[in-house]
This record gives sequence, C-alpha cells and structure tokens, in this order.
Amino acid sequence: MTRPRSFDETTVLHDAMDAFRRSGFASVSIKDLGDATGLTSGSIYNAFGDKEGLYRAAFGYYIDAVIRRRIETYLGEANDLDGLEQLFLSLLCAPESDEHGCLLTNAAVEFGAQQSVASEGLAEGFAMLEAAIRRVIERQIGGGQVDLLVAKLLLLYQGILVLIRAGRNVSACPAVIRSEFEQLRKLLP
Amino acid sequence: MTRPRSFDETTVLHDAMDAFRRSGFASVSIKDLGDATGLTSGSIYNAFGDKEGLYRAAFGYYIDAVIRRRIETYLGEANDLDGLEQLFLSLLCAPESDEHGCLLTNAAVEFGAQQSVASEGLAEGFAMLEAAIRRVIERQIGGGQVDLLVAKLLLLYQGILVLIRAGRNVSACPAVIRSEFEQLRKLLP
DNA sequence: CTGATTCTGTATCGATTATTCTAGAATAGG
DNA sequence: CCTATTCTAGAATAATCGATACAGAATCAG
Repeated sequence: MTRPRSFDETTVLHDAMDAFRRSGFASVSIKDLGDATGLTSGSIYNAFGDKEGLYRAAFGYYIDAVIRRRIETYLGEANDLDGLEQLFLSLLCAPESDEHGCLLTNAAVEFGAQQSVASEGLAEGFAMLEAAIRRVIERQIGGGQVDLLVAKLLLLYQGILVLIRAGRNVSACPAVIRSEFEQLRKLLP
Repeated sequence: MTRPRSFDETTVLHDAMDAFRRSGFASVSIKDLGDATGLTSGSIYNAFGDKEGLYRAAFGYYIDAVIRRRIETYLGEANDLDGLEQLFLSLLCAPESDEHGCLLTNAAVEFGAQQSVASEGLAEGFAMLEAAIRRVIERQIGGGQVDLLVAKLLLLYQGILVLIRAGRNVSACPAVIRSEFEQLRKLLP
C-alpha cells in the first residue's frame, strides 16, 4: 500500500550530484535541483527532507559510485603501482575532466574545515582516498617514507582536480603523473 | 570639495578579501561584508558599484598584496630554487594556513572554467604564479622538461592549498616540498 | 470497491537577498 | 558663511530563497 515513487533514486542522485559538482551547494537553488532532476520541490522535500539532505545523499552517492568505484576498478585486489598510476591518469578523462571537477575537492574548498553539511562526506572521502593510496605504497614500497609518499600523491590528486576545475591547460599532467610513478618504481624493493 | 571617505580602502579590501576567502562569493551577503568591513551597504555600493565590484577589487588586492608580494619576497631578483622552496614552505605558515585558504584556489574551484566575476583575476593570478615558477625552472634548470617541472610545482601548489583549506593534516607537506626540491636540485647543471 | 497511506504538484509563506532611494552629514572652494 | 559635491546611514523595494501546506493522484490490502 501507498503510492510508489515516480523517479529512480539513483538517476536523481546522479543528476543532483552533477548539479552540485557544477555549482557547489550555495549557488544551486531548489528550483535548479528540480530542473536538473525532473522532480518538483514537493517530491524533493518529501524524499530528502531538505536541500542539505539532498546534498548529503548526492555526496554519499558520489563517494560510493565515483570514488570507491574508481578505487576498485583500478586497484582491485592487486593494489599495485601500475593500477594506481592508471587511476591518476583516469582523472584526466571521465567524469572529473568534464569541467565540473571532483565533488570531494569542490566541497573541501567550498566548506573548508568548519563543521558543515559536507563534513561527514569529506571525512569519509578523504579517508577512503588516502587509505587506498596508502595500501599500495605500504604494500609495494613500505619503509619509513610511506607517509611522505602518500602525502605527495594526495597532493598531486587534489592539484590535478583544481586545475581541471579551473579549466587550465592540463596537457602536461599525464607526463607529471608518469614521472611521479617512475620515481616510485625506483623505490620498489 | 566633497565629503571625504570615512574608511581606508586598503583596510576595507583586506577585510573583504578575508570574508571572501572564508566564505567564497555566493555564501557571503552584503550584510556580512558590511559587518566584516565596518561599512554600511550604502557606502559599499557607492564605492564599489555592487557585490561583484567589491569582489573584483578584493580579488585584485589579493593578487597584488598576497601573490605578487610573496613572489617578490621569496624570488626577488635571484629567482633561484632555494627561494622557490621557501615560497612553497611559506604557504604552510601565513596567511594561507589560517584555514581560509588561497583566494585564487578557492575562486578557481567555486567558479570553475566558465566566464564569471572571477575570470579576470583567475587568469591573472594563475599566469603570475606559473610565470614565477617558470622563471626559476628555466633559469636554473632549463632543457626540455621545463613544462613538466613547472606543471609539477603548480600542481603541488594547488594541492597544498586544498588540503590546508580542508583542514586536513598537512604535517607531511614540508617533507614533500623538501623532497621535491631535492630532486630538482639534482637536475641543476 | 473501500480505506489507508504515501507521493506529486502547486500555491504560499516568511526570511533573506542584492540593490535602490533618500535624507542628512561632511568637506572644499569661493 | 554659503553652495556644490560626495559620502554615509539606513529605510524601502522587488526578487528569490528554502521550506511548508494542502489538495488530489496513485497504489495496495482487505
């Protein structure tokens, strides 16, 4: 019993995610989100509570459907440097390269360190990303410089997504990535 | 003839710059800007035209008083790797490290590649930053990998400012910077 | 079919927004 | 002192915001 939803939640979250990636949280209105998802404001509030609820849901979807998925695709069970290099190179293709950027990076910059609607997602997303990088570095290289190497790659990751978002020329990025991983391979035991 | 302004423009631009660094453009209201600067909305509109005019002025002030100044402080006429390394290390102190981040990075992420109130400042700021890095690399290292090395440092720069803004642990960053410049010094002729 | 339940669509609300308007204050030139 | 000019302060405005209210539609259990 009860009227069924007229929309597919995954599709709606995907559309909302794109809207938030394009415009951030503050600059997108409920009307914009309605246009992007095809829902009316009534349905949005009924399904997600409020604008923050939709943002949290879309951010969670991004972490799962984009970040976790990318990690699994490129690292899988191998967790090796080659896979991690391919992961970095993939940032320059889809979907981050579509000028909307990465929702994790965008949210980190929009909301900063203060408690916000994005805090939970930011903590989860950064932890997931750093853990994936650390897994590879620790497994393949190890030693006392793991923290250094993990930080270096995390910085590179964020830097790439800023330049993509800014629409800057990223043609030199693949070479930077390959150069970085070449150096990492020299540290292989 | 005519009533003089009751405020110091540099002070006002500094305060507005901090407000925009903290909250971005969309999330800060004229009322917020009035509170931050001590001006009434009447004075803001009289002096800067509108909110975008104040943003443009504050962004221009940031590029001149922060970015250009930092470049001159650390590179000066020497334009050597040591100065550039100190410049990078200084990002982890003041004023960027105060959790507000860099207005250039923040604006790049907030507005993206589309035409916006920040477009002009973004183009100028990125060009100034890249030119300063390129000056050092070309002068001290040169060769066919200049583009690669410039891109690598620009990526590192943006990455650092994202992590600072996000309030992430940046304790490993100095070591990353020193490691990066150690490698660059190996390329010195 | 009936009734209970949940969803949809839209009208509407109060709050907030950027901006304009305006009256008065402050200065300099004459 | 007087007047022209520009600034300041804050009230007023229209638009937009997120959120709510509510009537009707859609479903299913019985």
